[in-house]
Amino acid sequence: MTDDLMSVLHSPRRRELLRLCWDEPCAAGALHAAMPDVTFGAISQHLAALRAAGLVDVVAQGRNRLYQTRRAALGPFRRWLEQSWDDALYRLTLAAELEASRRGPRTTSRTRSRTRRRP
Amino acid sequence: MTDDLMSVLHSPRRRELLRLCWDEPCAAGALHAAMPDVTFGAISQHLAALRAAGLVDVVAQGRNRLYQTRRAALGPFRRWLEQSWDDALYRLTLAAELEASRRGPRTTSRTRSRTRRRP
DNA sequence: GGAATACTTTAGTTGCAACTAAAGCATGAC
DNA sequence: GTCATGCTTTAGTTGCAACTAAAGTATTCC
Repeated sequence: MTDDLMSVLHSPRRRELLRLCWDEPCAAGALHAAMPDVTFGAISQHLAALRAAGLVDVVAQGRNRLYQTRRAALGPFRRWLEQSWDDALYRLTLAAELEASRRGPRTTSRTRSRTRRRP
Repeated sequence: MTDDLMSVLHSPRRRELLRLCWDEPCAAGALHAAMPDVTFGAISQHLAALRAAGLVDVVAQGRNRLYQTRRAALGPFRRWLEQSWDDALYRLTLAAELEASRRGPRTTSRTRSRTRRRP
């Protein structure tokens, strides 16, 4: 699960695509226009990978296909990070930030076994 | 920065290595013993990559070299996730968890430009 | 119907990352 | 000193992921 997500998110190109359609649906052509150093085909293939991983939603609209990032799908990825993490300190700082945000706008802050040794 | 981290963390093998020396320093040989399906050389190469990315600390101890995960180094990675995230809902659930933990143990188209179309 | 647009899919290439095997380099024991 | 151990580095191979080019599909407009 996380492995799949990782291998998809590994590509800077795909992360960029996710970023581009993060806030609003975006046509494949528009996404391509934003990264003109590759062919349309390449973009379409990346979008297919994101689709397969469930990281984007697609809706057809006329001749266009509108892509949008499914933020919720990044949850397992985030959870992986958190599970393998010493959360104590982080949670405390986050709690502090939450406190602050209630008052005003934030300004963020063995053994041995050598294998495969054949003659 | 995040790109580098991503390309290092992309490998399940390296994530496993990080996990293995998460809580205590661990000799390279011991790490290899935990994943005997690859050669010692391969492990050493992965450890070199983790070292280069600053994700592990190493100390020599006699003939051994002890590796330990630098959890703090995963910070930027985590921050990337958070920055590109709709945090509102997440923060609310986290706040709820914090509340609960105070009471008892948790159970927790625009333009078009097809390029590279040569004759 | 046909032409144009918007996108996807397929086939083929290329570069890189993970690996093996083997040599190299320290350190400790003798 | 020599030998063994523990690890790293180098050289070479192999498989895969990102890409291009081109063909294919679907929709709209005339």
